Amino acid sequence: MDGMVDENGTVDPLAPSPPPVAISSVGVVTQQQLVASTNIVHLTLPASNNHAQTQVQSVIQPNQQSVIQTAANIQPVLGKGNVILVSKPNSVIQTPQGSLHALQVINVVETTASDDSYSDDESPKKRRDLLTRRPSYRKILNDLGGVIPAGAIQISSGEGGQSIHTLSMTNSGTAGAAIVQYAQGQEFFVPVMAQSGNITSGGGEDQARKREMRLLKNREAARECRRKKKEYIKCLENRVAVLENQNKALIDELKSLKELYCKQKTE
DNA sequence: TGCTGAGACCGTCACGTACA
DNA sequence: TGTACGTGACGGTCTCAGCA
Repeated sequence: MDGMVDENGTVDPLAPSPPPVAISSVGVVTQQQLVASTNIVHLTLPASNNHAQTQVQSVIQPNQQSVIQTAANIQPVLGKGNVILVSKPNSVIQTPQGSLHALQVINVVETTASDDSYSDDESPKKRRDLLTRRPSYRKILNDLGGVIPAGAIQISSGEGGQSIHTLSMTNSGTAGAAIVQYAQGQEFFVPVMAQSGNITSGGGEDQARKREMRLLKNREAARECRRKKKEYIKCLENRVAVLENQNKALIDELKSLKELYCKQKTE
């Protein structure tokens, strides 16, 4: 599953695919490393590079997706919604004196879906659309073709087929509903069609069956919705932690630079 | 050991939205 | 316009820690 990768290496399933990173076209970057098809980008500027090219203009930009802007305007290259984590001892801030030669960007983190700093033209509706949608229960049923053969079924639901759930029918082939069981122990009912393909005819019974189906689907939907919500909250919490660390690092750096400045001033 | 409050989880309902 | 879906709200149940 592609998407946001936080500092712990966990993936944000809510984030959409990262924009293409065309770093090689940027003059200031002479070395690039894309890590394992995720959107972790490792950039290292050579020590001999002229530091003036990457002079940071502003670190925290309100209403800007990228927290770091450079004179070379890296932001559009990295794409909207990036948070760049910078690890010590390499500096975010380059001093005019050039005391800090290398800028090392450890992580480029996609935060699009969990980003609460959207521009005004992005409605909550669009935000919701950015949430990755698991195939609906209906689609799962359709994919199963309405007829579920006895025995185990494997459904690839992960990115690139990474996670494969094994399903096993506990009473398939019998009349009525079959219980499909996830390998992890979750289970749900799948209504089995009558041989004619219709569920049953008959007014009240049909209504009741429809209602049952609706409740079943809604139950699944609610479960899925809660799962997404939990992931979303987790991503937000991760992001808070990342930004707090970043803030702390910047404060420390500012402090040291101030000290350096005062020291030079007194000499 | 029984009671209780908090938190997590779940099912259901209602409502808004997208889509055919 | 009907239908399906996603999600907030609400109430019920269960678990667990703290306490008398």
